Amino acid sequence: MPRDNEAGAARSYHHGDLRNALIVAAAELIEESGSEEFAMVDAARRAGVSSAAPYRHFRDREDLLRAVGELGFCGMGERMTAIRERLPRGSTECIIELGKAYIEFVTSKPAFFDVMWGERGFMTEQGQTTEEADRAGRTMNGFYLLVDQVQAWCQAQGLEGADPMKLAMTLWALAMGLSQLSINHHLERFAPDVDYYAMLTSSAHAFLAGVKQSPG
Amino acid sequence: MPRDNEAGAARSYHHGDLRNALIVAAAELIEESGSEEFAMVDAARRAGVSSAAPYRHFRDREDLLRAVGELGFCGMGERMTAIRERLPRGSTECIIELGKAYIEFVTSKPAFFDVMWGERGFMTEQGQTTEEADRAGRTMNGFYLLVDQVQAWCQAQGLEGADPMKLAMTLWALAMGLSQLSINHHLERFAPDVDYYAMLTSSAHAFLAGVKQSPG
DNA sequence: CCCGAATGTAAGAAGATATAACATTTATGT
DNA sequence: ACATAAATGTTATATCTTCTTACATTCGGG
Repeated sequence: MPRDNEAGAARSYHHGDLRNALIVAAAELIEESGSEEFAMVDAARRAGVSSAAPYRHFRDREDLLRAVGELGFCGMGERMTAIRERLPRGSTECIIELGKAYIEFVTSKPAFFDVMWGERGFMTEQGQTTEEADRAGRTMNGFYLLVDQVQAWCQAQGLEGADPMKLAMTLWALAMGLSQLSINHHLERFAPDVDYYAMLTSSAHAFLAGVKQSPG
Repeated sequence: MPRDNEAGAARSYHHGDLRNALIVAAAELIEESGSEEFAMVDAARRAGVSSAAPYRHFRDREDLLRAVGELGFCGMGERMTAIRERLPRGSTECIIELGKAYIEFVTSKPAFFDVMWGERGFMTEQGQTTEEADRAGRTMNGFYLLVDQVQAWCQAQGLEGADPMKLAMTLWALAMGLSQLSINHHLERFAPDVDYYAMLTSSAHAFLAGVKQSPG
């Protein structure tokens, strides 16, 4: 028995945009439960279809999870793009704000973190199709954006010998580590009033100061 | 039908050390499969008991997983203790080797990473019993050990204004971020021949150099 | 207008977690 | 010794979840 969508239009039998509806439904369930262990049937029910319908659009549960992760990357990319447009290119401030945005995004949607970076991440695939690689590339906008800012920073600082890619990787690792510690509240055990944004700010400043001193 | 253990002694019906046997069995399954999605019944079979027996020792699957994570922390603590005893206290080298050991441990047992730091981590618990908190404290030896080294380093460098706890947290975040990127091979996409240990070494050096410059 | 491709449904197999009811061993007190 | 309680194991099974199979309906191009 096919059911109407919420608009009341009686489009029976065919949903029209089920693939995207399932991704959104799964994302909502993940956010609401705070864990990535939602049930396939719940996502289907939320989209208004039967429990078997999702398998027309996703090979299995992991496949849907991958798509949800992709959605996360897109959201992150948008936030970072907004920051790049707001702050001067190559400024220390811009680099740090990018890192803060990373932490903020991850902290506000903790369950997304695992979905985006877990072993199911589409970054991990070995035998990637061209299409998958393309999507991965597009969604990695955020990192390329950071690399670009770091490169501009190096130029602004007159550092010819520095390797912007390597610096960006380190900054990424720092933001990722702080994010991981933040969502699990690990540092609170040692410093109850810890401020993860301040941690990123001061450590990134120290790191960049050290790089200026010896860019090799 | 109770079965003999591998030693041939016919201790029927009662295992004798089932709780620990289950933890080891689960850890093995996790390592072998490379994921934390082992089946409860497989751990039980491996320990030589029925599928319901584990529930006499662990409330549910998560509870067993927590215990496995604890085992991981103990192993990590041992490695780090060995390093502290081998290298001079407060040396930059010791601090960096601790970080490398962290990355090495995580990389060699990737599936343990999630178990130790995932949302099920016993660090995350809100309503912790005293016993749980004690175990968590004991297994956090590794971090306290790092804090101690950083404190000695600050003294050796004549940095009075520095905050060793904060510095240790930052170094932890760095190692954790690199570990996360390492186990999922994320940096390989941008730098195929990336060396995570070298990344840690150079970034920790740069960071500590920056700290020396302005300890505030 | 018709036929194939795409997309939906219903029913159910396979496999997992966790519980219930029952059996055996171990420990304890007298 | 012996009764009895507590701990620890077994079997059977309820329940839930993923994913498949077989079938139904709709859409779109010739």
